[in-house]
Amino acid sequence: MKLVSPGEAAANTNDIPAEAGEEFVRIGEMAKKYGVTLRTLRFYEDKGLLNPHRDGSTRLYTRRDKARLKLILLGRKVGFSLRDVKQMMDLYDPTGTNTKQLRLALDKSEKQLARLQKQRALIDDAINELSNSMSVVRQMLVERTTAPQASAAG
Amino acid sequence: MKLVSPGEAAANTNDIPAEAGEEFVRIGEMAKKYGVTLRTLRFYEDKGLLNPHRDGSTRLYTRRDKARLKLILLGRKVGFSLRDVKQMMDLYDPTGTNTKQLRLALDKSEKQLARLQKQRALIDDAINELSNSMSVVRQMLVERTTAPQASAAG
DNA sequence: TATAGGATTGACGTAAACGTAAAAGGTGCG
DNA sequence: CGCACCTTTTACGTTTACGTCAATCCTATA
Repeated sequence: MKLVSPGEAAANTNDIPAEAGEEFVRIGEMAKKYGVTLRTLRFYEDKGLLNPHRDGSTRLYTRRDKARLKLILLGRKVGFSLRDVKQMMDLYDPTGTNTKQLRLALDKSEKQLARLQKQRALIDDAINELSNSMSVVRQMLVERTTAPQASAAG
Repeated sequence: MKLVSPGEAAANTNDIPAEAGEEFVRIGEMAKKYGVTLRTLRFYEDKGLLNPHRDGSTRLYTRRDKARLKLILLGRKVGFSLRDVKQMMDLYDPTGTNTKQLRLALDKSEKQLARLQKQRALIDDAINELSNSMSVVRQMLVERTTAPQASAAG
C-alpha cells in the first residue's frame, strides 16, 4: 500500500481513502516531479491556481492537479503571468465545450505572441548595440597597448 | 542671458556664474531632452550615477552630466543594471588611460551579450511553444463549431 | 525515546527602477 | 498681490514570483 510508485522517496504512509486507483501525491513528491519548490506549490495554491485535496492538513495532489500544474508551467514558459493563467483556467468547465475559455486563451496568446516578438526585436537591438560598443572598446584597448611608444610622447 | 537655447520652455532665469560658454540646464530641461522623468534624474543622482552642480538647492546639469546620462541610457538599453553601469563609470579617471575601466566594461559586456543570446533563445522557444498551442486551440475551436451537428448528438 | 524527515501556517525579505503623493520654497508676470 | 510654474526633500507604494526563516506538528524507525 503506497501513495506513489515504489522506489521513490516516500516516508510517511498514511492510510488514505484510495477507493479506486487514485494516485495521491504529497507536496514533496509533486515538487520533485515537476521541478518546482514546495513554496511554489503553496504559492500557486494561495493564488487559486491549484486546489489539492487534504488529508487533515496535508496536501494531496491528484492527476487533475498535475494537469493544472503542467498548464501553469507551460503558461509561464511562454511568458504569461500567473494572473493570466488563472483567468484562463477559471473559465474551465468540465461539462461544457469551453468555447469561451478557448477564445480567451487564443486572444491572450495572440497578444502574448506580439509581446514576445517585440521583445525579441528589442533584444536583437540590444545585441547589435552592445556588439558595436564592444568593438569600440576593443579598439580603444588596442590603441592603449600598441600606440604609446609610437605617439609624440615617446 | 538664458540658461538654455532660446525658444525652449524656460521659466526661471537665475543669474548663474556662467563664466565661459558653459551650458547649465535645470532638471526639467534635462528630463525633456533625454526623455526621462524628473524622478529618474533624481534617482540616478541618489544612486551616485549623476552629480549635477547646485545653485543653492537647484540642480544644474552640464554637458558632462549629459554624457554620463547618455551612457546610462545606453547601458540600460543593452540590459545592464544601474549597478553595473555605476561600477563601470566609477572606474573612469580623466587623467589616465582607463584601461581598467575598459577591461571591466568589456568583461561585463561579454557576459551581458551571453545573457542576451540566452534570452533570445528562450524567447524563440516560447514563441514556438506558444504558436503550437495556438494551433491546437484553433483546431479545438474549429471542432466545436463545425462538428456538433455531424456527431452522434444530432 | 531520541532522531531524522516531511509537513503546516505565518510573515517578512528580495530584486529594479522608478511612481506618486505631500509639504514647502522660489520666481516671473499681469 | 496672487497665480502658475518649476523645484526641493522625504518617504511610502508598486510589480512579480517566490526565498527564507521561524515555530510547530506528525510519523516512522532505530
